[in-house]
Amino acid sequence: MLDGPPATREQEHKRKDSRMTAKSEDTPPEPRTGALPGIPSPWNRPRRGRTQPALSRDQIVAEAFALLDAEGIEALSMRKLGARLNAGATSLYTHVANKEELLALVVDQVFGELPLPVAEGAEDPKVWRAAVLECTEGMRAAINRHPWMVSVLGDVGMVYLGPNWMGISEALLAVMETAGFDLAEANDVMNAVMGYTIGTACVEAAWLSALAKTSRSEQEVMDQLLPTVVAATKDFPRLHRLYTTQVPKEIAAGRDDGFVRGITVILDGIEATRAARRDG
Amino acid sequence: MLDGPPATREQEHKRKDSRMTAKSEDTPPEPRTGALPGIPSPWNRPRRGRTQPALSRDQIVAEAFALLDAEGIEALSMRKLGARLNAGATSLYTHVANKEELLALVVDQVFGELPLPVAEGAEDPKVWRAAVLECTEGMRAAINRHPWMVSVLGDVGMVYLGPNWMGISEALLAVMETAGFDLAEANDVMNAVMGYTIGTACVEAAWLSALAKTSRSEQEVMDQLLPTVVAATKDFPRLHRLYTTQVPKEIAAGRDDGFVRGITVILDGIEATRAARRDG
DNA sequence: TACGGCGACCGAACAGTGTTCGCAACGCCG
DNA sequence: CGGCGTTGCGAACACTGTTCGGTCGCCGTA
Repeated sequence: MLDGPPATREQEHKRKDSRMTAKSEDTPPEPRTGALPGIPSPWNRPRRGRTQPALSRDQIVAEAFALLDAEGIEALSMRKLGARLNAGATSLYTHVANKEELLALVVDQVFGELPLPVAEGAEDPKVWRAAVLECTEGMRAAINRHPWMVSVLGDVGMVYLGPNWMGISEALLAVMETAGFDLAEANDVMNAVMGYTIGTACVEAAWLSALAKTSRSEQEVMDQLLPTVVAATKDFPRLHRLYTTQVPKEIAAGRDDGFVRGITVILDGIEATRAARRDG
Repeated sequence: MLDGPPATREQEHKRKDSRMTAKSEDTPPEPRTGALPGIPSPWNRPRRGRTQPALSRDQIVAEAFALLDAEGIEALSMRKLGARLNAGATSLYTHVANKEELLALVVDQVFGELPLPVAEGAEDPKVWRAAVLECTEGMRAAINRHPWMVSVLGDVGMVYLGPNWMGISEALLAVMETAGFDLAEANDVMNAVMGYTIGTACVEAAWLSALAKTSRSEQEVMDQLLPTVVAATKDFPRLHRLYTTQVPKEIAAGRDDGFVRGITVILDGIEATRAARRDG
């Protein structure tokens, strides 16, 4: 992270070429080179020219990722993204068809962060359960780490065609096959587990990103919100009890346990199915 | 639906008042009344005035709902919605704080379509399983019927504070309590089941709404897409097998079975937990 | 060496978007 | 009758995604 080359490369592309626009007050047109603007000189001539292009798809995706993490989904505009790359907004379109395509690429990038579950030793129920648990927890964590995901997942129709998503799917299928399921069953299991993970993470992350917009702590917001909520539940006795007793506890505990309990129940169901199949 | 008052009321509000703008070519300014524009007469005077306002929150939400169903999420703009209500775009803001708030209201409206699960007789496993199954299938169907839901669910942080969502939650909790779970457990079960439902429905509906944009049949799109997909899976043998054998079958079968198999597994897990708790 | 072609890049422009503001019109209450 | 609160709206603002036409500088060929 701290060594030279990557940072240097970034600097280089950020500089792009120095053909200047007529815009004046932005940055004074490179006064410290001593070269008159427009006259080529070693200091204002395009660094390496066009053949290794200033922009690349990967850089765009990476920068979009960073922008999303830093400022959230509604801060991502093509113009702002272009500016961050020291490029015009329209330049992005030579590398990316659409904003939608860009978002699809970014989403798959997120899945690329996750470690792949390993199938080795998955005949042992303990092992495959641990593998699945780790995989789903990782995915939940990733979505919570990048709450803008939930605003995007719904618009990206083709997530599961991205290479990183495919990698995860393949690995998960391998785990389940090793555990003794045939492919169709493994697929069902994967859908159940992934569905649960994405669904809960969606609800959670929607809350988290609503939270992020008010720049207050979760505890603080909750304290402020609970009276209203409790009042709103007066016609719903069970929800009322839930919000007065259970929910504050969950919030304090960090919500992780609830997720694990859910996935445990699902894994129990899966194992029961598997046992039934072997015995029957 | 066909009797007088409601239709009449709608007509009435669509007419709003007839103070005219300067716009000319739109509709000729009521020539058939015989009244000069601007001069009050029984035919161009505001029908009933403002005290029963021309616009109401409910009407706005209903019209937004219709527009979303008809043209999808990106066709919903405040201006277009206003136009559909024969009102200016800005008028909406006296009834709705935001576009976001509007969307939240619409989302809760969708949940209002669903029948509530009933707790009666839920001590019998067969009964509560059927109740939960019906509830989740209904929700999945609703999301698929309104695929724009998935684009919106992520942005609406507070879904579970809407009255309709609360109604469903309360009813589900009642079912699970009757089935013998305590409140905390019932909550876990609800989260697991709802998480799975929302997650799978999200993936499904994202596909469906991508599909809707190409105006071709699912079979047609699939035939066109499969070769590409199969080619893309060449490094993933299990996915490859899945897409060459399993997936076409699922598509043909309508995808319903997969959902039911998943929820069945989860219910198995829940029942196992319940049995263990009773026996232990 | 000259030149055509090509791919990257970008400014201007288009057709919208959500939202704010100030003003006009009206019914109601005093 | 006069002020008040509510409701509606036109204009305006600051943006948005995307297209188009054009420019620039390199590469392969002649």
